[in-house]
Amino acid sequence: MLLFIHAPKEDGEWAMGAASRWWLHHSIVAFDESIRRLGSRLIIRQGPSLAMLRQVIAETGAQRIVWNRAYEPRTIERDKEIKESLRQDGLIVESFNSTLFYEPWEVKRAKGEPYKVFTPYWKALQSKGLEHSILPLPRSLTLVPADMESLTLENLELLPKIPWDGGLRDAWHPGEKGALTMLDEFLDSEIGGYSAERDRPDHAGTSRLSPYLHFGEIGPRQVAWAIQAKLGCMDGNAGAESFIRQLGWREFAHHLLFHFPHTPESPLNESFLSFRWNEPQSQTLQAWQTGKTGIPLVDAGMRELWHTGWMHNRVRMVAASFLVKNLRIHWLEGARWFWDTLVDADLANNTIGWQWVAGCGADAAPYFRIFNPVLQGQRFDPNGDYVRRWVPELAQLPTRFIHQPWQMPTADLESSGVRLGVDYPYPLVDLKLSREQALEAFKQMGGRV
DNA sequence: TTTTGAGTTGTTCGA
DNA sequence: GTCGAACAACTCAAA
Repeated sequence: MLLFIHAPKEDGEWAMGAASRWWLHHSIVAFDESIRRLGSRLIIRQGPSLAMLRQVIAETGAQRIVWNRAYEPRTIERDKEIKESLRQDGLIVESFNSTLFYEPWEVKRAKGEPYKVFTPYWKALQSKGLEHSILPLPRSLTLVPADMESLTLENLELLPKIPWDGGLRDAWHPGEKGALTMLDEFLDSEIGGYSAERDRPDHAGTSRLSPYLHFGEIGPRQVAWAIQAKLGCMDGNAGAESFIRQLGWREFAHHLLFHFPHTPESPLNESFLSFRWNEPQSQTLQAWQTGKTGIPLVDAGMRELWHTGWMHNRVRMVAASFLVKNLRIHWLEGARWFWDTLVDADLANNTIGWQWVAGCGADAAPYFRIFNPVLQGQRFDPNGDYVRRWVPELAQLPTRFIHQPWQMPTADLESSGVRLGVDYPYPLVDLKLSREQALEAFKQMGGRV
């Protein structure tokens, strides 16, 4: 019998954000449908996990409880307690790894210590092998008695009360079927060009599998298996290798979160505890969140996020860098906003990403590595298609100015239908000046602590 | 223990 | 337009 227990209170500070809850709802719908096709149905309960489990165990006389592991610090703690308690009750309790190539504790250095640098980690993992096999679907599932109680999905109130989710509905089909379709489409596209194409927000060069991976609707081993099946072998295909490497980063993020469970809130590199962030002005933060910073690429990304629950990876870096370096607002503010708005919000990935951009992760980017959103736009959205799509008020600008409208003569701007400060904001900060100030602030931090 | 080489994703400046 | 150097110093990992 398959059971879903909704226990958001147990997730504490990092309880699912609104976009993730939307995904979860539809994911459960899809899951239940596939279970029903196998002659069963999903039982849904709400409340403290252990108590709810015991209730269902009492109702069914279940003797063996199994689940796939999740790796957020609080989840690990909770599941450990549940496992011990149920074992004391005399039950057989087992958990499995379904979401990673290897457990976070299985990849380690000679002395048993965790890795803090990706490349050696990835080499070590690869030398263990990415072999994998895919088990077939079960032919059938145990019938659930007709009178067995279950909440409806609506009872969980996962969907937004105000219908802001139209953009999400257009962009995504949560569930295993959606995942497999997405994977097929990705593999049918030219994966050989992935390493360059993945940087182009104006193209559809990425897999878009992140939310499916997060919710366990597809797993990295399954993806690796499919790639191998498609290509015959993985070696020698630069695009495929580069893509698998991204799965490696996901894996590494889980490794780090497991070994350094304080990092969702606190910098791994402790010198950053003394960094002087700007006090976030709600107006400034809001301009960033709503895509009104006056920097086209940043705004395009933030609007794509708001509209679809997802943002292209390259643009995530640029938008995050702008918040953390140019506005010098604490990366946690950004992490929390992404947490609420991303359908692929994942504590491990979100943490490693924001700490990398802020430069406070273990393998810190040099402090002087500050993205210039104009250059990044010209390089990775050379025709401005991405900006025009998400910032339509700039659509008529000539390509030369699409990433820097403030450089355009006022008269020309107006003939493109843009009055700066009216139709589209002036830049929130001067890019050059704020860059220099950030460099200065990072320099001041260095050496102390 | 000491040493050595390396570390996702950049930008700017000057030749 | 292109190219290489400078931008700091530190920590990690492995030999």
